[in-house]
Amino acid sequence: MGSTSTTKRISARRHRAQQPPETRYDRRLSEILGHATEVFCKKGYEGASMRDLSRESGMSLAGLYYYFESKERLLYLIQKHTFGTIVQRLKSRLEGVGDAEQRVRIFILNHLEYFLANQAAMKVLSHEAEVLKNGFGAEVAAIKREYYRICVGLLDELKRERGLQFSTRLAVLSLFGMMNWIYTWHNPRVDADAGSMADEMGDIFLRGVMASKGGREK
Amino acid sequence: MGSTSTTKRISARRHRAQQPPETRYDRRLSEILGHATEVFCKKGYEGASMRDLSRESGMSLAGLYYYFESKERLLYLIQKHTFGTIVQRLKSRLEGVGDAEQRVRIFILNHLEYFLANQAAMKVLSHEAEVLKNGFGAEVAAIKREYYRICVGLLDELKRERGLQFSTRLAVLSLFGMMNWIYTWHNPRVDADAGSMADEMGDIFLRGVMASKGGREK
DNA sequence: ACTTTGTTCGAACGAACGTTCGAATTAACC
DNA sequence: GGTTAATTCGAACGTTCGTTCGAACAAAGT
Repeated sequence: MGSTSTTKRISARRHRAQQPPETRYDRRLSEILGHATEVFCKKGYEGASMRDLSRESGMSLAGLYYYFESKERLLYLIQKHTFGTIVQRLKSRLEGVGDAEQRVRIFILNHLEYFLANQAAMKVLSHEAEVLKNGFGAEVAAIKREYYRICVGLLDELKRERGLQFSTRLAVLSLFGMMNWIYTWHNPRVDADAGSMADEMGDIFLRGVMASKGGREK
Repeated sequence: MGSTSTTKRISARRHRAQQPPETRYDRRLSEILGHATEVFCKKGYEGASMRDLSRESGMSLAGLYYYFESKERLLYLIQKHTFGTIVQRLKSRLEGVGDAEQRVRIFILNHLEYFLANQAAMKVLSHEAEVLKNGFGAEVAAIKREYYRICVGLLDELKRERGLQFSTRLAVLSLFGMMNWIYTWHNPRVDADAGSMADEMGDIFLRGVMASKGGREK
C-alpha cells in the first residue's frame, strides 16, 4: 500500500513552475475543490458521499476520479491549500511590524478575516482535523505545527518585552479555541465583521494575559 | 414519519420513579452507552459502524437493537445524559454563592472538571453537535440553550456589579471556545489538572473582561 | 414441571458506499 | 479533416452499511 499505480492516467498533473500557467485542468480542479468544501462542511467528511460531491459539482461520479485518486486525497488537497494560504498571508502581514502587542493583534485579525471569508473551508480544516491518516495527515499536521509555533513565538516575545508570566502553551491554545470555535456559532446577520471581532477578542485575550505581572507561572 | 412502530418489543423501558430501581436492563444499557461513547469518540459518529459498537461492547449486532431502536437514538442518549449531568451539577454548585466573579469561576471549574473527567463523552457532545436531526436534535439543543443562558446570566451579573462594558454574547462564546477546544489538545501527561487549568483560563478570561471599564460596547 | 417473559444471536435484507473500466465525447494540434 | 491526447461518463465491481426477523437461550413466576 504505497503511492504506486493510479498515476497512469493522471500524468496530466502540472509541475507548477514560477508562474502557475493556470491550465484548464487546474481551473476545473479548484472548482471541484470548492464544491467539495461546501459538501464536506454541510455533511461532514464521512457523512458526505462521492455521489453527493458528484451532484454538487455537476460532474459524473467517475469523472471526479480523473482529478484525484481518492476521497481522502480530496480532503487533503482542501486542507493543505487552506492552511497553506493562511500561514502564507500571516507571514507577509507580520513583515516589518515590530511591536509585540501589535504582532499578536495581526495574528488574530489574520486568522479571523480568513476564517470568516472562507468559513466552509475553515470548518472543514477544524472539524475534520483527525480523519487524514499517515502521509496525508502528517503533511497537514506539519503546517499546523508551524502555525502553532509562530503564535508561541509571538507570545513569548510579548512575555519577554513586558516581563509577564503565564503558560504560553495554555494561552496559545486558549486563543485558538476562542477563534476556531467561531464556526459553531457565527451568524453573519447577527455578528460583527472580522475587524470588530478581532478587536474584541484581542481585548479580552491581551488584557487577560497582560494583567499577569510577576504572578505565578505554570 | 414520526415515532410509531418499533416500540413493540421495547416495552421493557422503565419509568424511573423517584429512586431508580437500577434494573439489569438499565445497567446493561449504560454499559453499552459507555462503550459506544468510546467508539464515537475515536472514529466519529458517521465513521463508527454498528459492527464497531458490537465488537467493542461484546454484544452481537442484533443484540444491540434490543436496547435502542437506531444508531441516531444511541447518540441522542449519550448527548442528553452528558449534557443533562453537567447542567445539573452546575446548578447545585452555584447554590448559595453570591459573589459574581466567584460564580463565573465556578462555571469554568465545573465545565473543565467534567470535561476532563469525561473527555470521550464531552468530545462526542462537542464534535457531533450537528448530526442529530429533528426531535432528537431539538431536545439536545434545548439543554444547550439553557446552559448558554446560564452563562449569559452570570456575565450580565458581573457586568452590572462592576459597571463593565463588553458584548456578553461574544464573551460567552469566546469562553466556550477556550474550554471546549480542549478536546483537541489536552494531554494528561503534559497538561495540568482541571483545577489549575480552570484557574489559568479564569485568570485570562476574567482579567480580560474586567479590564473594560466604561470603554466601548458592541 | 410448565409457562411466561426478558435477553441474545446467526443469518439475511436492500440500500448505499468508494472505486474501476472501457467506451464515448470533446478539445488541441497539424 | 484527420490524428492524437485530454476529458467525461454509464455501468458495473465487491464491500460495508443500518436494520430486521425468527429462533434460541436464560430467568422468573407458578
